[in-house]
Amino acid sequence: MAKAVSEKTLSRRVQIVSVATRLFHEKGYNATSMRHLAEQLGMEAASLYNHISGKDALLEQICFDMATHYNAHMEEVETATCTAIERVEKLVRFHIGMMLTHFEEVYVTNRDWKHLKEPLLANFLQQRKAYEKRFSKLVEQAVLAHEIQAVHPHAAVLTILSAVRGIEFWQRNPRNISAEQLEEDMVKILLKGLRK
Amino acid sequence: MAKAVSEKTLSRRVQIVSVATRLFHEKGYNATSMRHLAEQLGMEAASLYNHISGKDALLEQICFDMATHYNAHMEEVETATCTAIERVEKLVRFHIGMMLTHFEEVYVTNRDWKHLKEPLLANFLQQRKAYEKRFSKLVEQAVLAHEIQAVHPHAAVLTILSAVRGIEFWQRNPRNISAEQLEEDMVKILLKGLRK
DNA sequence: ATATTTTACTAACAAGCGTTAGTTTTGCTA
DNA sequence: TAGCAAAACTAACGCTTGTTAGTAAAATAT
Repeated sequence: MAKAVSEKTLSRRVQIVSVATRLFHEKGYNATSMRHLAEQLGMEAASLYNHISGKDALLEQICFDMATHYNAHMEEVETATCTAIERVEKLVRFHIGMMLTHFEEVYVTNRDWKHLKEPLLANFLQQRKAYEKRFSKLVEQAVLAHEIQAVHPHAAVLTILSAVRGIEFWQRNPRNISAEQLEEDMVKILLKGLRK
Repeated sequence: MAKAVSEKTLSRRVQIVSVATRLFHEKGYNATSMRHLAEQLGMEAASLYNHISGKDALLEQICFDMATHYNAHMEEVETATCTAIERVEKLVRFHIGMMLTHFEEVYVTNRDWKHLKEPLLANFLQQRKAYEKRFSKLVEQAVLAHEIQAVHPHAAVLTILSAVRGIEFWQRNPRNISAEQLEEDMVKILLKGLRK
């Protein structure tokens, strides 16, 4: 049965991408070798090429999976029936949630997208830019609705997106604060900072 | 005259570190080769070793220069005579200023410190941790003085430090907003977010 | 059970890496 | 101008990199 084979191939591929994500996070894309990756999977480096086309494909998979995930959620938020500032809060909480539940993928994407090869690099950057634009639009609507103070929408988006990235510091020693409190404090600071 | 010679050597060394900083920022530490670095300086790779002990030393110089710079400023803020929240604002503005005026060094340090070799890596992490602790202490004092709302100090520091890192996105296309407005908006959001 | 496809293996490649040794050129000092 | 130290060069080293070719083992389908 062709489907069963493809399923198994897929699951092996997924497994490889998963371990690669962990290693990329630990050492970075360039410092992770195919031999080390293979070792972690209990196989030889050459065997990897039965499942993936090359090292590039691993990074590509990680980065574009993230991009797709982000875009899908943006779609959802844009069509939700709620106030503008609630939309912004939804996005803030989504990004915090992603940092907590998909930490390694997010981290790798944030740091190693630079190593994507053209034309994928251009594609990725364009998607990122478009995403930030849609985010800015929502902030702008909240400003126009007088729900938040008059800040430049793009500045607000930069502040939010990067503040959330800070969870990576927290991930390093998570004993000080619980994930829940961190999320609440962060939302408190960012949302109160924006509100009128 | 021995001193003139040493001065010239030093300036050449500084020049090498400067170009290395740019390349590390563009491509990352591991993806930057000594041959490429040498090429950018109009020399052969082997000649670099008349001025530096190795590739490690370049990253070391960048990261620990930054650490020293940060610690010195922290000292200054701690001994300043002003309210607790003003101290926090000073720190926020300092970090924003560093991102604007020493962008590449800050960027490289933030991203590539992981590639420091032991025992320098441990040293660096310890310094970073200590810095965050001092920062947290100042936030805590502002909380105790009822100058800002009751957030966990460490959460606030994470939010601030990483929000400021977001300027790296802005650096990519700085045409949308001016540096001054970005700084003001960011301070506005973060400080208002903290205040009671 | 046999045939076929999938997945692992060994071996090797060309290229690039950081670095060293030894030598020549450069530029300053006496 | 001779001597000397600094800084450049060429050549090469041992090692690692991503990847390919060819082959054996394992799993699946007929």
